[in-house]
Amino acid sequence: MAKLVIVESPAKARTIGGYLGSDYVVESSIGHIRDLPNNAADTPAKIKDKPWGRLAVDVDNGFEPYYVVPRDKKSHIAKLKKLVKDADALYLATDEDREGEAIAWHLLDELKPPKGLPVHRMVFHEITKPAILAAVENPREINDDLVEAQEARRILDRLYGYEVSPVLWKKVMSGLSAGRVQSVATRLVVDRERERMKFRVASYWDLDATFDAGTGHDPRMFPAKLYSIDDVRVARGADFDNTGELVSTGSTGAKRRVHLSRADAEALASGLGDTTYDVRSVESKPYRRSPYAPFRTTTLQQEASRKLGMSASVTMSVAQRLYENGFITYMRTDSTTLSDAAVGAARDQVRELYGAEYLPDSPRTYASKVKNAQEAHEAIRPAGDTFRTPAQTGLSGEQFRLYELIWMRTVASQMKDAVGNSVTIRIGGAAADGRDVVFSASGRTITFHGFLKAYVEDIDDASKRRDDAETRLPNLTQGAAVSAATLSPEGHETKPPSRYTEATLIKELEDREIGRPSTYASIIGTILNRGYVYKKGTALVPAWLAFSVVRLLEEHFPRQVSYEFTASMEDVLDEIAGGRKDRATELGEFYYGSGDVVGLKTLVTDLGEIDAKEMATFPIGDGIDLRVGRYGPYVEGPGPDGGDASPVRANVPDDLPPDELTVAKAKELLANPAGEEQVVGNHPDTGLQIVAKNGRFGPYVTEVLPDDAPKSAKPRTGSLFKSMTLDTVTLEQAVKLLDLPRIVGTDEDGTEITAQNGRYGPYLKKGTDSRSLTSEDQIFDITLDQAKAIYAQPKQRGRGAATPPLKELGNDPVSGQPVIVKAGRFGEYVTDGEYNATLRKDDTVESITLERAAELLAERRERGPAKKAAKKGAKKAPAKKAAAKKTAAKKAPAKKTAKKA
DNA sequence: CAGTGAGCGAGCTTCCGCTTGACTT
Repeated sequence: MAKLVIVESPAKARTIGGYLGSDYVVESSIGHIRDLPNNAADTPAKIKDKPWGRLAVDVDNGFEPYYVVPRDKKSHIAKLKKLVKDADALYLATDEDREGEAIAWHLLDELKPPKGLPVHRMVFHEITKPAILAAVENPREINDDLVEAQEARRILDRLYGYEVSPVLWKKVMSGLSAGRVQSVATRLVVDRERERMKFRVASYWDLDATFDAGTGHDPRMFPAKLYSIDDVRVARGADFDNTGELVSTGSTGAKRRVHLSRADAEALASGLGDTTYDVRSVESKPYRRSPYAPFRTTTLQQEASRKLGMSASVTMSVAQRLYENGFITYMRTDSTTLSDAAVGAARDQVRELYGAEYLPDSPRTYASKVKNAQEAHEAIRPAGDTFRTPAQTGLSGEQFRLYELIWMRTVASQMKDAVGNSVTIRIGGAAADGRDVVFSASGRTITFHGFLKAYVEDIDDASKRRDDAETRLPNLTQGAAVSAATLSPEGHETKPPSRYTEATLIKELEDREIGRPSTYASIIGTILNRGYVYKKGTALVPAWLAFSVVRLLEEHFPRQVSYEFTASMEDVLDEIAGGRKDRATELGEFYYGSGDVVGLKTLVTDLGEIDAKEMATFPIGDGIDLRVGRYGPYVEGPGPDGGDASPVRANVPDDLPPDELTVAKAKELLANPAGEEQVVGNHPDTGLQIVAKNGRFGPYVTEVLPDDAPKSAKPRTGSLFKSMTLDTVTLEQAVKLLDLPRIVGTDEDGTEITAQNGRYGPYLKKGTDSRSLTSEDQIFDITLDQAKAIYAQPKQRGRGAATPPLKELGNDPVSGQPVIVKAGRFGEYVTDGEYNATLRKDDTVESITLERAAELLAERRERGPAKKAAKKGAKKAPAKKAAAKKTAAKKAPAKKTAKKA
């Protein structure tokens, strides 16, 4: 018998197992072990038909969640259950944060330890032997309120995601998604692009000078910039706003600026030819910089991006390998705290590598800057009580470089401040026209590098200087004479705000308390996968689709998509965790509303208010709109002759960033609306050019009518066969396609039979009687005799009837009818003649058994007969959601039992 | 965004946060 300890991570289990010895068995949960069902396939049949089944949250009954053990966790749970049976005590040692507390409760509820088995909650914040031993000695109970807070978080995210996403499916495009985190992330990227689109460049000029403070033999040159004219500051980039205007053009006061044009700057330069200069002021300030805090997830992702060019996801997977192999501590953390052992190890290395003069008298500590930090772990640092230098690890490649980064940052965090001086010198003189002109030079010298010797953070913004950048200025005193060696007018332009990169977006999200260390990298993945955002180099560019989605959310779900939403949710969760607020009440307010707050349910029910077309239309200017269509973005504007001619449309290339779609660019696109058409050749008979292009119904060929063709003339068109592509279609094929329908021949009674392609594929037509063909090639090949043979058969109703079964499985145990597998319009399905059930994701024709088929049919049967009656004109007769048959509200799944004690 | 005639099995997409392998080539 041993004591069973369950932590979250297998690597952690190994380490802790070593500390605890043979009286303990240490296992891991491998993250969450239960969750709301992910999709329909994982939703148990007994809740599927409930009105709230899709959510798996009983919104009518205290928002009770319905949890399942995901398929891939089942065997692991079985293993843990077995271990519990053999244990004489159970320690739930999951992380000490909201999610960890919930995992502990789920474990307890799912493993169902036998009565009498001592169960403890054990917590620690660092994986060091003393910390673990202390944790075992000081267990506590599960904090029910904290679990409630986690469930509130989980349920809110489910309601948000699974209620708002379907709105997007209906109004924008199928398969899209919305969520508390991803929608705000997308909005940030869109908002930044909007700023760039509004941005108007300002140009301004100044003078660059090189002064000499020395003599002819001993020049001491230094650079300076024009600062003021007659005591009025010269405008710089920061003095302009995004519209290109000076922020303040007041005639007096500190904000007054003079905006120099090129002519102004050149005139000024030529008026300074004979000027003598003297030093007006010298201002020296001490420079002091403290080391950066040790890495947490976001800062590691940022620096790995800047210094090593790694994406967030690459950084995390490299770090994961370092962690699993015992090189670093846990990499998903929001804490910058180092254990005492780590501080000691870092200080030892400082002394060894840099000497005692770089070591502060007492250890440095770093308070968390992250507001909602849960601090379940240490900072990311080299593992162990003594640090291995990168060379000692034997690592190579990305792992080596990332380890080195983490190691340097950790060591540097225990070093002394860098100190030095920053100096500003003002130099003045009189121009020929009598104006008083002042230049400014700034310098920085570092007298003691301290931590900068080990580690300097890189910068994103090119206009900023690295912390170790130095500019030396000569030692000057007020009144000293200097001469101008060079003087040149320089033009500058203001720059639009830069786009987010992965790293800067993650930083922004963290600053706004949105997302968690374990999700930052995947948030980026989500908005990329949905097509909301794409990468151009390292920049994240929003697609027009994102503009459409974000606008819909802003106008119809303003509260949910506000930047403050998560922060206020966190406040509420804190109240729930403190036992001061109630989960169901808060969720009720979110879902059903209260007072001034309109609930989510109301918002998603009143869909009529949402004008999908309006949401997808963005005016560009000059009467041109950008529209987000099902096939991508396109521009729509008045035709070349303007007026009331029908509008012209043109596709917008997928990789054209929204801020580059100017009116001029839109007009350019509209001038050539053909888009990506391919010239196939000229028709041998008509001489007209034939082009192939993509249309609403897929690729097709069409002929180009001459400009003088009458307005009523319509070009012939023809869809490409599935076997053809735009790039490879030949002239011969194109001609045949344009000549369709092909006349196959004439029936006995004199009716013409034609062959052509249609909405449902290839078919024959004789008067009003049509018959489907099995392949497109038959349109060209079929003979009159074959066609007659088809018409000799009775008309087949539906395709299914025409296709032979793919497999016969035997008789259904319920209906006794033979069960066969067929291929249908919606994919493969099984049928017993009366009921049809589509195969699920995991089923294949090869693998399906009679048992599985019977299961699917039984499920199908439960939902009642297909709406057979519906015939013509009954296109929409949605069987009224059998609302009457509400089985007496079943009590929510057994839960929380474990928590009462 | 080209305009082309039927009739007929729906079912699924999606959230955020915790964690690793198991898959394929």
